Amino acid sequence: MSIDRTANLLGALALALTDRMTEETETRAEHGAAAPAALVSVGADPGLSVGGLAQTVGLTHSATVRLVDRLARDGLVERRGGMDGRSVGLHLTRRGNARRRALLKGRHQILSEALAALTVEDQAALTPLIEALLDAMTRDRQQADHICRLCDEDVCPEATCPVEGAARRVEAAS
Amino acid sequence: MSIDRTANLLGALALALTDRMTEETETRAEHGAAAPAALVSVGADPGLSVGGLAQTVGLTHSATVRLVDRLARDGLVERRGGMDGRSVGLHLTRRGNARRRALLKGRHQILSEALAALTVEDQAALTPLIEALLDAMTRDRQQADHICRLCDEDVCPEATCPVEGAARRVEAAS
DNA sequence: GATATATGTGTGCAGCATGCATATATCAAG
DNA sequence: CTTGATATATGCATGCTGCACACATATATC
Repeated sequence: MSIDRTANLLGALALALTDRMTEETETRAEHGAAAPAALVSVGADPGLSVGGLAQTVGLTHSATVRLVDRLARDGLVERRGGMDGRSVGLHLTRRGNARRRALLKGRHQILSEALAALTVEDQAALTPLIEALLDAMTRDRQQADHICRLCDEDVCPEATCPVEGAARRVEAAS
Repeated sequence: MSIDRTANLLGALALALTDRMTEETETRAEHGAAAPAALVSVGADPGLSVGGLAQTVGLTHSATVRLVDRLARDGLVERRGGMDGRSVGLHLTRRGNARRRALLKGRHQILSEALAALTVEDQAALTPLIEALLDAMTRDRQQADHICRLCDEDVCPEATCPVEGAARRVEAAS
């Protein structure tokens, strides 16, 4: 049981799961690879700025502006006034929220179906292992937001999120 | 410990790992999102046809032709004669093979670093869980090749691969 | 053996998302 | 009020992709 083999299997699993999630969410959101993350993130944090969104979705600022343009033209996102006179506050429309819910539901179903292959005991055993891996992968706040850009906070509250915990730990140390 | 939360965490972990692998492998391969998979798959199965490659990387045939064009222009891949007069046999050049090795090494390092957060016992406990998840996700041969498109067979031999095993089981049943 | 169909590969064209460089507006500090 | 920083937006070019189609070769039917 070499650790190298386990590493490779972990990579294959991550790839396979991400493939399925990507297919689901991108076809639903309809505006490119970053659109699902944009809908989820704006929904989770209404009033988010374009620059903030750019960081969490991992695009250039200009690319994010165009992304917001497309989502706005599609009636999913609105630009309202931000804190500043210069910054913009992004909000989901009613349609945008519905889209977001459908998107998260599809993602969740894929993940649940995959997990159903395990017994309840194995699922319980897996959980802390995933938590430890996520905790170790989180180096700062920005990365935390990026990792959680597709997360459903209704199902996985911030209070117990290992990524959020790691981010707070780092922030407190500075 | 709700299963819903575990599902969400699994999704976040898969996304985070895939993000890192993608960044590593795409910057190294240099010719778009599917290029790393093309290098790995052609290297693992020399003489692969363009159509076969298209299936494992998940692109249209025409898109795969352009991808092979780019890789060939870059001196990484060669088109030789295939089994047919019509089909083409793809092979890696010496440079292509070096690129492939570097790519797999980078991917492996990322995964190993992530796994290093777990104790050896936890790594051993994780392995069969990943195997079970991968086994259950594999529905047919084509999907198996797609899932394993970035795998390093030196480290994870076919004989013990859960994806390969599931694919063979399905094939035998037909 | 000749014709029709299927299979494999390659090309013209257009669409779409992205990044870089740059422009404009607003805020903060001297 | 001027300088520099921050936030957003735009012009332009590039790159990857899919669709529709063309061409070559293999296979089947009569």
